Parts: sequence; C-alpha cells; structure tokens
Amino acid sequence: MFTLSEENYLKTIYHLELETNKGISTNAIAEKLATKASSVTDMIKKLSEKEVVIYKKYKGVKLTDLGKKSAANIVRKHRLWEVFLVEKLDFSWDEVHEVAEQLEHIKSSKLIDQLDGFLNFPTHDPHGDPIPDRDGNLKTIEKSLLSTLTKNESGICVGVDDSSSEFLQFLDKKGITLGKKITILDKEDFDDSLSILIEDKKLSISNKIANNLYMKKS
Amino acid sequence: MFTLSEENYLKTIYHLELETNKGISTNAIAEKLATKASSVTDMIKKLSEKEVVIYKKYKGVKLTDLGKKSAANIVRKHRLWEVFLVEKLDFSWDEVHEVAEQLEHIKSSKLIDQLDGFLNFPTHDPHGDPIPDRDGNLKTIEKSLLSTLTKNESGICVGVDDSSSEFLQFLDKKGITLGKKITILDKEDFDDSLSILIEDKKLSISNKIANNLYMKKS
DNA sequence: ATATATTTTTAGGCAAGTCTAAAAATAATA
DNA sequence: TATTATTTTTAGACTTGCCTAAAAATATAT
Ligand SMILES: [Mn+2]
Ligand SMILES: [Mn+2]
Ligand SMILES: [Mn+2]
Ligand SMILES: [Mn+2]
Repeated sequence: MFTLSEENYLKTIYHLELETNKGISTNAIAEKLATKASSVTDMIKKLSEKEVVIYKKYKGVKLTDLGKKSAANIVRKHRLWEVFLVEKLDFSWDEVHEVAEQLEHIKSSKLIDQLDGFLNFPTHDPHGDPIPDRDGNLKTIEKSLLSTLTKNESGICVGVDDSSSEFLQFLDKKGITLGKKITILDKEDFDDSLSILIEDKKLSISNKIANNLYMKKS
Repeated sequence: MFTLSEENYLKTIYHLELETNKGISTNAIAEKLATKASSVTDMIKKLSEKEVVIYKKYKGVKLTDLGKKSAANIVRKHRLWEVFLVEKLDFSWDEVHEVAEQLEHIKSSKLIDQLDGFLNFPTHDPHGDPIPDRDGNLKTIEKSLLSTLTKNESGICVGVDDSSSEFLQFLDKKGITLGKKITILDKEDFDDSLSILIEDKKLSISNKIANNLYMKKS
C-alpha cells in the first residue's frame, strides 16, 4: 500500500493537523522530518496521486479521509507497540519511541489485532497518548496542562506533551510518573514555578515542566 | 549497519551455505531471492566491500566470520519472532513466516534480548528449526527424515523440511504436528509410501511427505 | 581440442527518495 | 504600493537497488 517513506510523511501531516486546522505547509513537514522542502514537494505530489492528501500549489496539504485513516492506523500501531514494549518487555517509557518508529511499519492486520487483544485493548500508550481504534477514531479525554491548575487544585498525571527521552528521564528522577496524584501547594508569581505535592512528597518544579505535564482534574 | 536488502542477501547466502561447503553461486542466490543474476553481482560487490563475504569473480561467494555472525543474528530474530507469534499471538505455524520476514529487520538488541527472555529462551522455532544464540551459534540436534526410518522404528516429530504454508496446512489436516510420536507400521516398496501410527491413529502417507518430516528416533 | 551451452559479469538505463541551486510565488514591510 | 524577505516549486543531479541486453568467462559435449 504505502512505502515506509510515504507512511512517515502521512504520520507527520497527521500530527501537524492535530495542532492546527489550516493547510500544512511544506516547511513544517520538512522540519519535522528533518528533510528539505524540495523533497517534501516531491513526496506531496506522490501522496496527492494516491489520494491521501489534497494539494494545491503554494497552499499546503490536507489529509483526505483515506489519508486520515491510513495515518491513524500507523499511529495505532506505533502506540500499541509502545505498550507492548513497556508492559511485556520491560522497556522504560523513554526507550520505546525509537523501536516503535520501526515496528509501526510492519504490515499485517492480524498481527496488530492480535497484539491489541494480547495487551487487553489498551486505550493509551505509555506517554498517555490515546490509541486510535481500528477505524482510526480516537477518544480524547479531558486533560489540562499542570500549569493551568490553580492553588489547592489537584489531579492525576495522565500524560506528557514532550516525550523526549531527556524529559522522561528527568521525570523518572523526580518520581513523576503517570497515574500519580499531584496537588498544587503554591504558585510563584515571578517565575511561574510550582510547589507541588506528589503522593506524599513535596516538590518544586519549573514552569517549563508544568507546561509539559497533562493532568486529569479531580 | 546493513540495509534491508543487504540483510536479505546475507540470510540467503547463510542458508545456502548450510547445504553445501562450496562457494555460493550467483545464480543460486538469484533464484532464492527471485531476482536477476546481474542484480546479485551488484550486491555481492557491496557485501564484499563491507567485508561480510569473500568474492572472487566467477568463483561465487563465501561468508566471512562477520558475515556468518550477522546472518545468524537475522535468522535468530526471524525465529524468535515466529515463536512469539505462535506462542503469544495465536498465529498458526503456517502464518508466521511472512510476518517474521518483516520483523527480522527491526534493529534493537535490547528488543531481541528481552523478547528471548519473555519467550523463556526457546531453542527451536515453530517449524523445529534451531534458534541461533546471541553469538550466532546453533546447536543442531540429532534428527532424521521420516523416510529413513525402518519398519517398527518410532520417534518424535521434531521438524519440517518444507515449511510452505500449503505443506503445513496439509499436516494440520492430517493431525501431524511437532511433538507427536510416530511409528512406522509398514513400508510399501513400489511407491515408498508409509503406513504409520501417529498417537493412536493409523495413517498412510506418501514418500514426498515422509521426505519432509524430521524425526528424533526413540 | 574444438564447438556449444551455461553462467557470470559489464554496460547502460529506470524508479524512488533525497539533495543543491535557481526560479517563481507569496508574504511582510516600508 | 513598491520593495524586500520568505516560502515553495522546479531543474538537475546523486545513490540504492533493480532491470535488460550484450560481452566475457567457464563448463560441457562432441
Ligand atoms: Mn512514540
Ligand atoms: Mn508514545
Ligand atoms: Mn520462517
Ligand atoms: Mn521457521
């Protein structure tokens, strides 16, 4: 169906579309894929031929329904494999992305259906990101950045925005993992840093951190 | 390290070398890979550059130690994934090969080590083929073709020579699976067909079948 | 040993995916 | 609005892996 390269472009456009509803620019794609704008233009033409994107010169691209479904399926595979690696093979959440980038391209619908069942139909990956269902639909849960909580509010940590391994390792070091309860003890006005209670430990975290942690208010 | 294509060539040469100890001919490789001799010559030069094969024009190729180790590692991955698919994801033994052909190219030593442990360090794949260890060594067990057993001899079915899905499905239909005890009741001289006892069922099988089943004598 | 057949290599070409440099279109600014 | 800056596209080239057709080497048969 799609080449490895085509799949990577599809996925990138899919992720970019979740952030805006405008057309996705050539440059935006090039940057995410660490490639050149001219290469992107070439590939966009191919994707347009295959009817997974709508392309008008100089106007950027948009995924068609087929394109969205195809991209969601790749994301589904990526996230299911991440769950597998963490749950079954004892990978930590900062190690899975690279391998999942490879595994997401394996072509076998039976494989992914069986894997889904083997993992007990997980709804979220190790970083708190939702796993699309077979039709490409994903149910978004109510979540807010930790930085938007006010003093004395509390919630459960349900996801990360930045899932770079540096950030994830930093969180591990601080004892911040998904599922933990966090309460805002205090907010510093001059640098927006937070004093929080996590489980029963007091911790001080910067605004940058708070901007990358998703909470489910409770 | 190696491209997908290079890995497939390495694996093919590796398998061919297990059958003979002469140099592997260009044509033999071409046939196994369903490609053209000229393409093989091209690739052989690249592999030779990378020092995984010794190549002398018109004389065929031989794997170097590095080449053997690299190839064995791909075979190791292939067979471990086949075990995973059968043991954990309920694939049948005739469905796994195609998917394993893809999975064997995933690059992550942690992945394969953990998978090995997760599967309890299996020594053989679902077709009875040995799984190379991390250093590329494989211990061959004592096994004989069913067709070489004599009347009243018996053994355990431990492997198949042909693992095409047609053959495997045929075996399923006849109730012949690995681990079952088989006794030779009679041999027909004129067509070399066999009358066998499998578990407690009598069965008549052709010489062609008997030539594709490996037994451990008991 | 010579002629014929087969195998292997070389030569040249093609598609995918990438790149650089230059041209064209669009956006931003004075 | 005219000019400058940025973005995007085109043109041409490169690498990988494959192909066909022809040449060269090796093997087989008379
Ligand atoms: Mn990921
Ligand atoms: Mn993830
Ligand atoms: Mn196989
Ligand atoms: Mn096998």
